[in-house]
Amino acid sequence: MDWLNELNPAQREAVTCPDGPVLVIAGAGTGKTKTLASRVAWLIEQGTPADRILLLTFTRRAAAEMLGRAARFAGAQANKVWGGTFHATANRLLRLYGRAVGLSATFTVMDQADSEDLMNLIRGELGLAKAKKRFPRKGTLSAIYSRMVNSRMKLKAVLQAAFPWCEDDIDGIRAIFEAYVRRKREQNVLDYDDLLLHWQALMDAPEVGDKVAGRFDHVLVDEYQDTNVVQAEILVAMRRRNGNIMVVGDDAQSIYSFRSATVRNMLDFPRQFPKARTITLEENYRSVQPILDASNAVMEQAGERYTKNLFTRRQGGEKPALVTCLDETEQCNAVCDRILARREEGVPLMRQAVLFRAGHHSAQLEVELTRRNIPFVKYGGLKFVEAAHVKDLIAILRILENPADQMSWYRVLLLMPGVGPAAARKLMAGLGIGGDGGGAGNPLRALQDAPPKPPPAAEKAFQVFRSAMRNCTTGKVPPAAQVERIRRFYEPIFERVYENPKVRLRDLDQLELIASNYRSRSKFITDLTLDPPRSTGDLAGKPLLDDDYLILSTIHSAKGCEWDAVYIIHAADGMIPSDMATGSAEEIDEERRLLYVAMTRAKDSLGIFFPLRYYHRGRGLSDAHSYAQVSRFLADVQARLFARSTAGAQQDEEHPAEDAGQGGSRTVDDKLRDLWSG
DNA sequence: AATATCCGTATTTTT
DNA sequence: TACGGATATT
Repeated sequence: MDWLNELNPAQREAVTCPDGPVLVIAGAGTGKTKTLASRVAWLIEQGTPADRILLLTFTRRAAAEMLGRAARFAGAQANKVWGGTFHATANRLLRLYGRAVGLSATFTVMDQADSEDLMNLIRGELGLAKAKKRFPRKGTLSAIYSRMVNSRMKLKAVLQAAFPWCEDDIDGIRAIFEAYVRRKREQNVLDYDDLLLHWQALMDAPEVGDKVAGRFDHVLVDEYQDTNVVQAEILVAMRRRNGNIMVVGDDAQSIYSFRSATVRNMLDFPRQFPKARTITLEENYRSVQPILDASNAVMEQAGERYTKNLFTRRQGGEKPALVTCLDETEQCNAVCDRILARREEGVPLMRQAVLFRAGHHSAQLEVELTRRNIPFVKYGGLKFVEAAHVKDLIAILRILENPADQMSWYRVLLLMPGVGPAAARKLMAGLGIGGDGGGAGNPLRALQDAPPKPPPAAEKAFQVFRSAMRNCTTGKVPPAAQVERIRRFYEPIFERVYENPKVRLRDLDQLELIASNYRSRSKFITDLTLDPPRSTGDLAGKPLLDDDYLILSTIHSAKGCEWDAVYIIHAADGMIPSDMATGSAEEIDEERRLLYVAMTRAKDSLGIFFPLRYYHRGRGLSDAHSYAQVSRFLADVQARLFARSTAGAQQDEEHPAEDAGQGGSRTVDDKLRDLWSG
């Protein structure tokens, strides 16, 4: 096992430590992936059967990467390890054992948007949308619900703490949640939160709980700082037979509190698993010292101080650049110029990444990259499966899978010409879907044998729909063929409903292509909701992937990744930290960690950019703009730890970046100030 | 009852 | 800017 020799002492201790609970505190770039992968390999070499190891990661990609590495050390059997996200693992276990908690094995999973739609439907039905005073929107309702579930707080407390403006509506909200849960059960549908809750319930089920816990000899958890209370409880239940659990995390990189993740899980780990051993990895192998210095300096100002300062043996390297740009256009130019310059120096585009706070922050840059013929792949932001036309098609597949799925029926029926909410409801009643009393018969059978009468305008579409559904259910039809048959019904409709059908048509081709990799429809649609393709690259065919391309990513999606050169754009106050998240000290600290995560992705070179001038939704001619200041997290450290420069015209010297208010804690009012126009 | 049009407003991050 | 909601039209 010579691969053990490639580990430093702390890493080796983690990899080879004996049975029992272990907490590994692993700072950014300290070889966490390597350590976890080696641990898996070690366990296998020590005789643990691979399928008795459970590796919980934040994304499927992370699991795949670790198991790939482990396979290099321990051989192909590493691929038998149970690896994946909490949600995907829950799904897998519930398909096997769900009956013990009242689930039929054919349940379908709905994503965030679906659950918002269901909330909205109920909201309308209860007449809350029409009330005189405004009532929380579907997104808010879903956020409240999810927060309540994942933090295990009472509705009242959640409203008080995070949604004070909704407190008056507590009765209505309660009514909606009540109906929401009932509907999901009736329809045999689970939302993301349900996956966790049912896993947890499974662990309490007599006998089955023991069986599930006993199925694994070792549990390993990555990104532990971004797990929530429910997940922590699941882990405790999973380890009731033995305490073999290793969790790895970094409290300085906790950036998912909006999903109810809490660093408390890390802090409380020793209490939940008594006699836990703690190992800290502090040597950074990723970044050159000046980048670490700047990153550490950003973290040092945190309200709550964390445990470690990273160090590296990587000598040399240049100070990170802080580039003040005249406006967003100049920012795009400056970033593109540097990217191309790096590439000339021999750093391929694939080893360079542009990071930003919010998905839309890269919009203008994408245009410029396209103009300059720089290929790129974007992670995070709007996903393929969120596009309306893709959802339509998936909804039809869902109906085939789970005919009780009312939301999917509703969505599909609304597509037909002449069918609105009222007609859709009537048709569903005719098919015996939803309502109270659940689905008595099989709506798919009813659709063929005793179809209800649609409005005249919808008759043709309805006929085509019926035959499409029939074609998908008679005999064994592979998923890709089902997609193809559904398209015959869907495409004519689609061309009527959507503006630019040509572009969208390609997405349907993609969907069919993805489907061709599956033999089971159930697995196909579940994967689409639990592990959706997260980048344009996941979808692009092989030819494009052979090429060199630049990475664009939200900071959240960049977690766990590293690149030779990293460019952070829109590092202005109001973007990082986001204006949406400056309410409390905790929120601001999380934004700070976000910047820290972004900075520590860089190995050799780091550039931070911010535009001085933001134009207000200029109608092209109008020149209304306001001035921004550099992120408050950088205001105090920029002079010392960054190499500063400007891009764009020089006329703005009178607004130098160091106006940014000492202490870096000025309010929003200070940030964007209209000076003049024209 | 469905669809077209207009207006105001919220506006992130993801399983 | 895009989306949701309300109002006007078919």
